[in-house]
Amino acid sequence: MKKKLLAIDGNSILNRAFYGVRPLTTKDGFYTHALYGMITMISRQAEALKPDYCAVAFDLKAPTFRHEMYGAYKAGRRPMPEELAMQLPVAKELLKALGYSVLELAGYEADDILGTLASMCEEADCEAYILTGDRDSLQLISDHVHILLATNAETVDMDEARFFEKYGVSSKVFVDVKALMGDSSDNIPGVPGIGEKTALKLIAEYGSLDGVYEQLPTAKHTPSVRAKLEAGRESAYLSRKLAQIFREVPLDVALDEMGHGEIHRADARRLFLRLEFSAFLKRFGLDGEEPVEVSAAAPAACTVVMCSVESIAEKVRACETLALDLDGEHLLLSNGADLWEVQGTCAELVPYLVGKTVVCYDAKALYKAQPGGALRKLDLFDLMLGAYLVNSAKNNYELSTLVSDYLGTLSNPDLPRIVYFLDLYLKIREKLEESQQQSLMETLEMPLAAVLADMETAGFQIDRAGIAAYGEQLGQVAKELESRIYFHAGREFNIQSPKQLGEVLFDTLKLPHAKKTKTGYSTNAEILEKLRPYHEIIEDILDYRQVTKLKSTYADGLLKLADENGRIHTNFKQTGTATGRLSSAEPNLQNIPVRTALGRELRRFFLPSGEDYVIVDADYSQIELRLLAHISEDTNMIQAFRNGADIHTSTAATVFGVSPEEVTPEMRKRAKAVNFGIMYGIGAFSLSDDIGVSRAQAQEFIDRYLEGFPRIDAYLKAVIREGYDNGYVTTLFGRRRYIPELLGTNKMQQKFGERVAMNSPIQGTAADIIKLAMIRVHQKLKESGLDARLILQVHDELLLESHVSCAEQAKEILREAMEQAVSYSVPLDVDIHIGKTWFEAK
DNA sequence: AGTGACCTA
DNA sequence: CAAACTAGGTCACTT
Repeated sequence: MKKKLLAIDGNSILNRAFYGVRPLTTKDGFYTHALYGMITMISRQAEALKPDYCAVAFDLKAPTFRHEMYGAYKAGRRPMPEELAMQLPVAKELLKALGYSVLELAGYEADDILGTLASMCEEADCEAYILTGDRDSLQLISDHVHILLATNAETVDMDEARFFEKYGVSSKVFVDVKALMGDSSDNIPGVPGIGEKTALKLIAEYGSLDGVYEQLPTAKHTPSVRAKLEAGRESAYLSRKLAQIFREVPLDVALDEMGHGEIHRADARRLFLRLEFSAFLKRFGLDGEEPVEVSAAAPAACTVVMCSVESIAEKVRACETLALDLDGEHLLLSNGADLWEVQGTCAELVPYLVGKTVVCYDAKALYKAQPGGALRKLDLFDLMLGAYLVNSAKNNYELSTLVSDYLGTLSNPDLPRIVYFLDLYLKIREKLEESQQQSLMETLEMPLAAVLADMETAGFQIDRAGIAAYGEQLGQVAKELESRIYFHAGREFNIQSPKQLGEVLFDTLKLPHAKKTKTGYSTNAEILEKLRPYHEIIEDILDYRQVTKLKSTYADGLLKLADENGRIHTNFKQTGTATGRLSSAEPNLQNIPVRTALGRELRRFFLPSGEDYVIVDADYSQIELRLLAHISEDTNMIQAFRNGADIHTSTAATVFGVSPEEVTPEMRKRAKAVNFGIMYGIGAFSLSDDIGVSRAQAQEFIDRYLEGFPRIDAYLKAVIREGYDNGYVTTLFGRRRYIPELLGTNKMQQKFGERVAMNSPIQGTAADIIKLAMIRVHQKLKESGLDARLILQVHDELLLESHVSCAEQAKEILREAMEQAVSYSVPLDVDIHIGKTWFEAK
């Protein structure tokens, strides 16, 4: 039996898997679908083939000899999406763990390595099977060499016979075909105007590229083909050189030294666990009890040396970039080679670090842990925030996640985390530069971290007794509603259980059942609202829901989180959303009720810090719609905002073709719904639901809106196009959001991706603007020395608490900072109110 | 841990 | 047929 080699084109297979398998991530947001698809494909072939030798070849980023030959080689190729790039280093680890030799060499492409392996097999009388999704490799086919061509549907074993059947020429002259037709994906020119059909025909007839040109004078071509061939002669020969796989790559391994597909159990298990591939754990028989070994490569500096500030001054002075971390009480500093535990305070250390880049993790936490503000003199680079700008769609920016994402290895929990900082910094900074987001990092996110630290530390005063009494009242009301509901139902049950409630409403009381949800009847407010006329119980249930929500989430919930002075310190998450907005947690102060009168009462208990203080509340008026007008350059809408018109009335006038005076309240209401819908990537269905008209009617409104605002229509189409072309969209500040849903082929996911593409630049730009305003307000208040401070941000709204004596000055600083944060084609109007409570200031 | 419900911009 | 307009967080119930 001849020996068999299975050689894989790593980039090609990974790429194919990435686009072929629906996006898949681990719980912490690491993309895994390319890896999943790759392992599936490879193990299927390996099981069928039982190869003796296993190897995988990868391209490196470095330019190859082909770039030297032809500057435009592979020019214009889209960069690898971030979601795929992060999987690449893991793919190599994974394949090594599965017993593959990983081959890569600067200056050569994976194809050349595969060609070299093919030649080695021919000499050794061994069978080569090359698994790839790339047709370029077909030129390697021979007696000894099979190409396993992975297509979307299946993987076909292309031997000489199959090849001839498909193309009508021998595989040996496939490069000659390429020379004529070119290759748009590699930017190989070929002969302009000659496509695959003509190229195959010509090579079939004349045997080779040389044949075509030798016989050109006498051949009977159509005049146009002859002209193209004559003009493209040089290009054709260059193209052949580019397409020709180089088969003598100086690999320093022999066939015998290749991997044999033996599973390195501990490594494979560790990786499958990390990737949450439980099915593979089983398939490879790794689901036993073996412990996971943490085999993180030891970073250069991992021995902690105790020292004084003075003793390291010299070494510190020599560095431009250092890592800084607080580990409990320990102050850690590293230059990459040494790791010091500094005996002293942060304030003592800071003077030595001024002017340097100081890499840290979670700057906001550092600021909060170091009152006094010494750290604010430093030029900090927060890895968490950097990683967020690189990819805002992850749901976890823990250091261990960054280590596995960017360094391709597991972090060792026994080492202080600072040992990873400088390696991560290099990777993350590079990606920020690539995506041109350094300025966002330096001028927006890093300064904002300091602002947020102060806001969180300040907190928001609440009236604990007031809230307790309010909660008490709600409890009483809930009790009354509860007994009425039991009476109507004829029995006691758990009203808060959607399951039991559904049974009572639809089985016991036989209300018209709009059946829904996978677990039973739907009982949400929308459904109950429709059932209102059928039974008294419905109103009681709706009231009960409202009252218990207010009590448990807000009254009781807030009291639990107040500090000993009755102040509430929310946690602003700076990496909490994919669009660039902040989120707020423990407690969430961005969703304090306002819509209903009863809920709004809660805001009476949100107070300034003392008797002589007030709340100043400022909110941007229609900021997202204004940004839509500005970004799309729609003159009609821009003019409406410039004139200070009521935008919904003005929109209604345009959409319904009447003058603003003729707009009825109903028309305004509908236009308002469309205005909101447009920014979310509207659908006729949801709109019809929203304003209570037929679907056809809703579609009619949308069509008329887009006709009335043609630039908005054009913008929305363009931003979707951009999303598909780049895989991401950006805000006016350059903040990027990747939309992997656009890369797949699932229609529903694509539609979702399109809506995201329409909304993210607008929502994200608004987020950028208010962040900038916050930094300026913070700065100005500090400079002015006023007794006033920022305490809350709610997406388009900023709250200050201010001493009553300087409230008007603080108000003007706030207004100026918010309105003048940027200068766009529409004014950014801000409404400001002052009051003794949040309720009164709104 | 996941689901349903409901609060915000 | 199913789903259906963006971005979040928290609570209670269920598995």
